[in-house]
Amino acid sequence: MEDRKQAILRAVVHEFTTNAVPVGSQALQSRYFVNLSSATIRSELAELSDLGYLTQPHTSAGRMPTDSGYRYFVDFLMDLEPIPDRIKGFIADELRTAPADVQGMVERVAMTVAAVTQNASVASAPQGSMARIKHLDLVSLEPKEVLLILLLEGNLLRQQVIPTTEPATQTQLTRLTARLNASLGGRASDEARRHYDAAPLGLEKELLGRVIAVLDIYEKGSESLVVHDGVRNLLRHPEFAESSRVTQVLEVLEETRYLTILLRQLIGESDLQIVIGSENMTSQLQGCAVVLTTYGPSERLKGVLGVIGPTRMAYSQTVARLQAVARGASDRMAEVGV
Amino acid sequence: MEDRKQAILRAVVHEFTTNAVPVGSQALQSRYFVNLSSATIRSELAELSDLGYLTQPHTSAGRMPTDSGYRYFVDFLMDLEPIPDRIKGFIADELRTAPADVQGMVERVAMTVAAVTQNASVASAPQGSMARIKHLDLVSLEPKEVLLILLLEGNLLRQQVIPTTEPATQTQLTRLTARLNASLGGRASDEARRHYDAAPLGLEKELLGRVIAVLDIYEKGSESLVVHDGVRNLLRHPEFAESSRVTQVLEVLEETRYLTILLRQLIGESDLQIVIGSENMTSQLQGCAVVLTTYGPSERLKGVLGVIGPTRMAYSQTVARLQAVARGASDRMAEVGV
DNA sequence: TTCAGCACTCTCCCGGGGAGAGTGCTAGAT
DNA sequence: ATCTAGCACTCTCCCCGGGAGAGTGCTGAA
Repeated sequence: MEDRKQAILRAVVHEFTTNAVPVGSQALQSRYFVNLSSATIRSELAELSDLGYLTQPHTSAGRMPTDSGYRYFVDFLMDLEPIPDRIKGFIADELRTAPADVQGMVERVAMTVAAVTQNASVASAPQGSMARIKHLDLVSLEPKEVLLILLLEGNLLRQQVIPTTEPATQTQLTRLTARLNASLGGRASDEARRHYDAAPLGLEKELLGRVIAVLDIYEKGSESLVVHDGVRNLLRHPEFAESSRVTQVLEVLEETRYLTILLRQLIGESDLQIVIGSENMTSQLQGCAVVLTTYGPSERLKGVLGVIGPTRMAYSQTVARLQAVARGASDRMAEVGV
Repeated sequence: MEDRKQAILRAVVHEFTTNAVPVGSQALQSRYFVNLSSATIRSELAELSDLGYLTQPHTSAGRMPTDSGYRYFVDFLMDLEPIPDRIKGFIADELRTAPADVQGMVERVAMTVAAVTQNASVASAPQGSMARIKHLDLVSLEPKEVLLILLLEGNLLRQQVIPTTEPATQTQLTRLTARLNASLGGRASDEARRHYDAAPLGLEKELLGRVIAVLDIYEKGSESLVVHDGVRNLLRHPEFAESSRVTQVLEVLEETRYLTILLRQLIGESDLQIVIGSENMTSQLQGCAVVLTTYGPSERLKGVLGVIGPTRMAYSQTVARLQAVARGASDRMAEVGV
């Protein structure tokens, strides 16, 4: 595409994302292209419309980008907006004072993203592909009930109450704990599986089975923690003035199963993914754009962090700030060992 | 108040909560009081307006209840609506299949309340007034970093990463763990405090200080888990058609500090509290009613469960269903030991 | 290739008028 | 003393038409 057309497309996207009003040839001429006449701009606009990048709400209105227009913008025209110092400071403060547990950290991260992007945010807890057991603990609750506490790599804590077929005293459990820690500590689920196969029937095998089940859930991420925040920010945007639009987004956000589908999109993709309007799988997100990236304390422990807003979103700002929070959160999580 | 006036007030509340349209004398006559003329009903309505229980959006419109009108209704006229079997079944199913950890259970409870009341819900995790330590575990992460795992009464798990001034090996920690478990197991925070005062300077005192800090946070509930769900249900109600109303509610729900204030209202009150419109502390909840009750696995471990919706709410249905979920959740939590 | 000019289109806003719903009041019936 | 029928009145809601304003596409000249 010619440079001038690109410049005009960029200008339309910029104007429309800030003012939310279809932008006309005169506005472009006076604010961006003083050397061109509005008539020239008009004919360029008409061509951009033919190309499918722009559209008009009605024949005598200004232009606004189509989904493809936004797509072209983010693929070819966008450059990351520098982050103001106060925003940088805000992000640092929020992450520094975040609780040092997974749940608290993920919530804080989601809150921060929502605040700095002025949109809704989603975050899933970092998940390892293959979990290593760092420590294991067994506590007797009732004669025939044991609490299993699993500390995984990355200091993720998993717990589960296990009913056992035979009663077990705390002394027995303590002995078993020591033995299991010695054999499983630092090992991954395949090792636990080997021990399980080798173990004789009885309490130990029973408990090992549960350990494997917990690891499975962890690895498959089916029971993963997914939080959202900042829906109130969406309501400030005119596209959500009538509440039916909000309903649809809320359906996606409040239904964890939708969210996991949404977040799963990122798997195997590059570290930044932008899904615009009709590109979304779920019809509820028509008119919305989703920006996703990953974060986590280590290479092997990654969660997804994302922004949901109207397609008319300040993409360059959103991407820059989202990535800043993701980097900050990753560092912080590595530091406190969440 | 005379019986007939009460009956008319009840009828107005009933009509208005189902149709969301101001109710006129003819509608009441044809649907509730066939033996009375609409003129008679009109004069009764006028008197109820004088008493402050009813109001009209404009002079020639039907009547709708004021906040005091709803207050009179819930205090004197409301009787609990029986719960249909399918709803009962739904509640039972949701609770039966709920995850057996605090986080998951609280989220499931909130989800269930939102679903059966068709409004937004809030839930705080059950909190003990005085926490007893059931089990304690120390894991060495780095030479000078220890993970403290506290298992409290009711199988609440608290964890914290503690940087220590002096390095500690896992062997040392294991010994210390055994000693602390023996002395603190089954005891509450006052006992921990006694041990802390008596302990000589060093690792043990340092760790005991952290244990007390965790218990403090737990007892004061400042870092408590508060979740909400079902905001999408609110959007179905006509009073939330313009999204600014939703914004205000979302501000309350998404700001945990508001929520904790809201939930704290219940402390020291009866087991069911209904806050209607202007009775709300926070101005954001004008036009909204909040119904709160408590739930939890035991007498000493209680959380708050609530419904937030428009003042035009089916109170008798909401209260009945909320209490049903609270009872069910309490039983389930006691059963699985969450 | 660019630009000025022009006719055209469509939305938005405003005011008027009619339909409809519901009220308060009054005089008569029970 | 209480209830009821009738009636005039009020107010909203909705539809309609016209004028202002913004922006377009097209055309012919530079």
